[in-house]
Amino acid sequence: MTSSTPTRDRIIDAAMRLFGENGYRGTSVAQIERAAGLTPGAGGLYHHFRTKEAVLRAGIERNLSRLDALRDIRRLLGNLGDLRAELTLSARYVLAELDDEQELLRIMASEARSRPEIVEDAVQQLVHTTYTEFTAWLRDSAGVPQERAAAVASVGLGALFSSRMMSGLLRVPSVGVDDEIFVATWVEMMYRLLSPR
Amino acid sequence: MTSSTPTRDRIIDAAMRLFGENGYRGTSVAQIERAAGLTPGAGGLYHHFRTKEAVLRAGIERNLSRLDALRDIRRLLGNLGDLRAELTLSARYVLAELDDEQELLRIMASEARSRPEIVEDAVQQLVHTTYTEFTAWLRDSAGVPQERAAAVASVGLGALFSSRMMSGLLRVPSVGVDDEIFVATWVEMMYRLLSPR
Amino acid sequence: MTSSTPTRDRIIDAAMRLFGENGYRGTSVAQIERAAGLTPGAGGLYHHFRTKEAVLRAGIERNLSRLDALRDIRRLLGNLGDLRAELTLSARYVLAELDDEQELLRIMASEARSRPEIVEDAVQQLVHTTYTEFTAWLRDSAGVPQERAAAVASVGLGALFSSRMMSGLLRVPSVGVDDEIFVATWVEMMYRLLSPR
Amino acid sequence: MTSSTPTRDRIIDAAMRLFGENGYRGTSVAQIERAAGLTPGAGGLYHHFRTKEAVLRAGIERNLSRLDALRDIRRLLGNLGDLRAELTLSARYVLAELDDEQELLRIMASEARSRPEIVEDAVQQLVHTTYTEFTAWLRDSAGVPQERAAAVASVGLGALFSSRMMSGLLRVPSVGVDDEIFVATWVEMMYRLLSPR
DNA sequence: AATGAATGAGCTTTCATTCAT
DNA sequence: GATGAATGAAAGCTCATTCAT
Repeated sequence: MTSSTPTRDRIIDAAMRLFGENGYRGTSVAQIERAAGLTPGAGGLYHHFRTKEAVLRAGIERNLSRLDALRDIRRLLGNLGDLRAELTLSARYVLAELDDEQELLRIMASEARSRPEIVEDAVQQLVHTTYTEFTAWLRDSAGVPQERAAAVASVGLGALFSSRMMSGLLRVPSVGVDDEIFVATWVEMMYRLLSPR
Repeated sequence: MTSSTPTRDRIIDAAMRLFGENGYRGTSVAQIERAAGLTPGAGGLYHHFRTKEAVLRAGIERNLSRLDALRDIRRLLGNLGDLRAELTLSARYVLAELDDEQELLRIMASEARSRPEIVEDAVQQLVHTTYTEFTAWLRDSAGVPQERAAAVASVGLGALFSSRMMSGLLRVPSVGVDDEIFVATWVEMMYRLLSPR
Repeated sequence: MTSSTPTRDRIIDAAMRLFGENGYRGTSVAQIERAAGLTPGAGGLYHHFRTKEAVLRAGIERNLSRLDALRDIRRLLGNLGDLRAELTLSARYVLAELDDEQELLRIMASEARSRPEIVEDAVQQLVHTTYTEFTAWLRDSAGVPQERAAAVASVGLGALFSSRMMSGLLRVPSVGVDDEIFVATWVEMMYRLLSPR
Repeated sequence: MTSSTPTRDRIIDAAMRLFGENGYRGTSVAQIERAAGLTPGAGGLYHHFRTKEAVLRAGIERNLSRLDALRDIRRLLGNLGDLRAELTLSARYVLAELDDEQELLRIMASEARSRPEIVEDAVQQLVHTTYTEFTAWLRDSAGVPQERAAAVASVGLGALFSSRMMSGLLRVPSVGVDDEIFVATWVEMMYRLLSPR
């Protein structure tokens, strides 16, 4: 239950936006302070966080809780009985989740090598959880045997992740394919892969 | 035609390795000099490059030429007449290419936002070229209609890219699926998607 | 007549202890507040003192008054008629006084150069008074001619001061000589020096 | 064999003077740089020392080597055969040594509590060595039994140290006694203390 | 009387870059 | 071509002090 004051929140907001835009190292404490409405360079940030890194940690945590909340809601939505419809929903869910967390994704990618401890947990929750859940769904709802489910999840989710990583990390503006068509193609692909024969 | 001396090359080697490990900002000119066998902090690097950024530019360029050369060789390998075999080869090519360019991929991901001008070209060559070629192959060799080919390429290559971005950018140790099985699943998926009905 | 409230006193106590331990500059207002039971960094100290330096001044003053009171009591103790006994008593008095004021001594030593105005008075009272009194005693009770008394006091008290300055200022653990023996030697030395021939 | 360049030496000179005047904490790196002829705040100091503390360490070491050299010379001066003359010489030696090392003495006193590791060695050499040598001299040349020698050294050297600590540390301008007379009194005192009866 | 929050000024340290040798 | 030395600028962080509540 991390304490939450208006200024503290504004600092996290500003910091995460700037970290996403310019990277952690590329963002100075003074910049964060300015963006949070404090006097830049006066160290006002340090009344709310012990170090700059603590801001990053708090920001990642906050994003992850938001993600958790999101997932809880999604879990409520039950089965539709129709494989195509459920694949379409899954694809949209995952893409929406990634769109929400572009900022986090970018920060994770640029800081993964310099601050592994911090990022590890975030990756675990953002990536692994999605894989695990999708694998379980493949097994339980689509009747894919466990050993195959992992491989199918890896290929299937990989395609979805990739689409957002391209634009989010590498700034490749989508890859020229419309989202609707992309999802439709993905669903078709998964559907055929999961169908017998 | 940038001149190439042993020291200059050693500087690029050292710089690209360090940029990949610690990021551009996380690597000091002194570190590069030390790793290149020069006296750290003495500014020897500046006899070969005007700025630190010029080293990055030169490094990216060198990696891209290497990539070009690679692609030329690959183009020589003709058709096999068997769709499954050709899909398998394609997958392995793309993965190998990405494995070769992990360093570049990492640098591009962490610098894409702060240095878009430099990275743009690299992305174009590393990503777009692959997409374009694969789309053309889908159209010409697998008989996929142009409008569909782009979407299929996006999904198909996405899955491959994702597998390497996970480990390369996010440090997710593969996602637990063996490479052989991953490729086999991908081939199966593409094969079914490309087969009529 | 500086007003005295419980909090004010707690601040002085805490401050003098911390000043003695870490030096004036090495002690932050926040540390003093924390040690005094106030919220660190909230500036509660400033309801009792105008500046950090005012705390130091008040602390030194308070220690000096305590010293004055001590001396008044000591003055009541009259002559013993025996030179050796009186020398022994004198030595013990001076050493006890210095032991009481180790904190003050340390602060004075570390701040003497940066804050001469404040320290001057304290030194005057702690050192000069002792010298003056001892010189007077030498003259009046031990029959030493005035001009010689000053030199004898300087040598004699110097030895005593030194013993406490070593441990108090330089952290030399005594200099390996037991206090009892040290006093006995000092008394013997003074006795012989004061005896005719 | 610590490397020695003109700038490096100037930095140590400037730093030790400033440390002595304003204390370690009271001296900023920029001040040292300015006093050493470098641009203040440009960090030129860091081309010669890794940290500010390293400057202090180097400075203390340099002073101690100077002291060592001094002591070696003194050791050459043999016996005079006359106790009074030798006592006078000893007193003057010790006082001269302390006068030379006022700076070191001040730094040691103000930093003893905050950087004990660094100061310990210096104290050992400046204080203990003097005590040990004087004790040995008392035993060997003045014929004082070992157990008594330590106590006599403690009292005798204490008086000398005190005289310089007063002016050096507490800024008490001598204590009003002329140096000649002080030494004469000290010699008389030691002479009587060492004479039989 | 006490606190949460803020600020101006300062600190030590890092670093890309320049230049005389 | 390489080096030792220097520098301007900026970084992260600390701190004495103020003030509205």
